[in-house]
Amino acid sequence: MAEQQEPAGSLKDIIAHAKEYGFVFPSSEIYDGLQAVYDYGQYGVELKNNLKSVWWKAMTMLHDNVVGIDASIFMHPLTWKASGHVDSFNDPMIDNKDSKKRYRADQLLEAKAEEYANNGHPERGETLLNRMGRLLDANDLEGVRELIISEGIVCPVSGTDNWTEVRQFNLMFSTQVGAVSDDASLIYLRPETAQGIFVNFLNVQKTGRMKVPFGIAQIGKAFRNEIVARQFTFRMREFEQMEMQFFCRPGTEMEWYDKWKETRMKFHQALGIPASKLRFKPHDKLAHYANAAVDIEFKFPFGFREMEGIHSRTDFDLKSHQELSKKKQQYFDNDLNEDGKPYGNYIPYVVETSVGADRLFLAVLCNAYTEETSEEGKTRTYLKLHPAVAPIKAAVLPLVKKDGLPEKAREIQNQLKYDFNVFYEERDSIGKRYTRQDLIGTPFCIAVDYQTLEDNTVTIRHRDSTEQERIAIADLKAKIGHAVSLERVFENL
RNA sequence: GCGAAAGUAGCUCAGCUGGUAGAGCGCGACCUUGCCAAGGUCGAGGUCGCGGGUUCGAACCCCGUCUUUCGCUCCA
Repeated sequence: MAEQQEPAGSLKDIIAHAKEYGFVFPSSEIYDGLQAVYDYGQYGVELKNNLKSVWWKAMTMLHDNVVGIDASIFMHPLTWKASGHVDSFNDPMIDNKDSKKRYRADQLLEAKAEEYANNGHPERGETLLNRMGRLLDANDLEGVRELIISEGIVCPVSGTDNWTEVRQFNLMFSTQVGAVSDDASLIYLRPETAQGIFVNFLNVQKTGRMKVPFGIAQIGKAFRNEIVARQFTFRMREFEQMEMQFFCRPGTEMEWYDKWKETRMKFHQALGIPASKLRFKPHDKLAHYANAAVDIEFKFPFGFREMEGIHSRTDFDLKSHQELSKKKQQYFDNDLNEDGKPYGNYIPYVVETSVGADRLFLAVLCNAYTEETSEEGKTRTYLKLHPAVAPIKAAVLPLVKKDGLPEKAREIQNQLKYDFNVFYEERDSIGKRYTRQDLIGTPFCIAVDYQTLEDNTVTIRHRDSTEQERIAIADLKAKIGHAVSLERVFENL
């Protein structure tokens, strides 16, 4: 048993901690839960809101040329035709019954076609791809299966052609708009927030008198039918994205791509994530719209995984919307080029930064989760959260529940509550109360003792060091305010 | 979807080869308590995931089912 024990700070510990202390609950738990959906609890929502707020302000307040919007989750169905989601994300899947491996049926056939081409029969490969294309367009999944079998395609692992039927995995959720189902039209829940930005590109550009280069930021929910959803809140069917699309002059996109790469990496470090737990991971295989793409990965307990993606999306999206909507998506650039003439009309290129709010939350939580064992062998668990994102900024604790200390503590709470999320507690021993605050990552505990009644000073205890210092009540607001300020975070950007 | 494991108190878990449920922590009340999960007394809380079956008797055995976790396949 002992050698099987998970190390401290494993995902299991973090999931248990998140649930136990009100950060993340499984969705619909009283009905035995719903896979890959989670709810944020009373402290989780504070932490998540703080993270979103830091991101939003880092984007909009620190950059003159970035503004925000809040687009709807419902969008015109053609949006997803334009973005490529309708065509590219209906994957036909097939399983091999012997090896239990799953493949994309189209990829198996494409591999076969490539094999023909490599063996000097490119025309046979072409024919195969055309047949596959017709079958997929007709949604003839049984035909696709027959094609795989007639081509003699076998599983590379088992070497057999003992295939299951081909099944369609639609990664977008759909629903109907319109109360009467007969008239209702099919509509999708957006699989990414980006398209809400693209379709508003000209609205924002014109009404905000924005000049390229400029960016539009947005935070919002998105929905994907993941084939499997695992690793806690890392893969969720309903999740929240924080995206910024930066519109720039064609040919300058790589400069901006590099700049945003660095800016975004610094952001995560400014939140207290050490550089050793972060890395860039360039994509070897680019998506249909990108000419460069890199992930910022965080070292989760289950390994380095994507937290944020930075993509150079070219003019793919705007061009595609222009084609389908028949509305020009051009920008007239008055700036003068090397020849002294205006750059004129063009469809801007786009650099996207897209971070999962839930993934950032999980990364920050994993990074903050700390177990320390003292010399006496006692284990102390606490969340080493950056004070700016901690759910509770300070707890006000009377040393004992008598002799006027609670009343004095309430006074202090009332002085602070308009500026900070403060917590008051008078039950149990002071040590127990300190510990409870450590477990939710409260950076400061203010203890009201008998000396407070004499000279209006309190002790303020620091979460990470557990050290205390005595300061005047009048200085609390400034002291805490400085520690939790965004300015301290942004200084590092 | 496949494979494996699991589901018993709020949490973590025990419960032997079947004899109708337990601990620690937590929670509530009271007493004690001057700084890092303090002590005492009392108390609340479970149709053992759900449905069948075998049996005199099922938390335990069998079948089904649901949910969760881990691995694999996909991932903008």
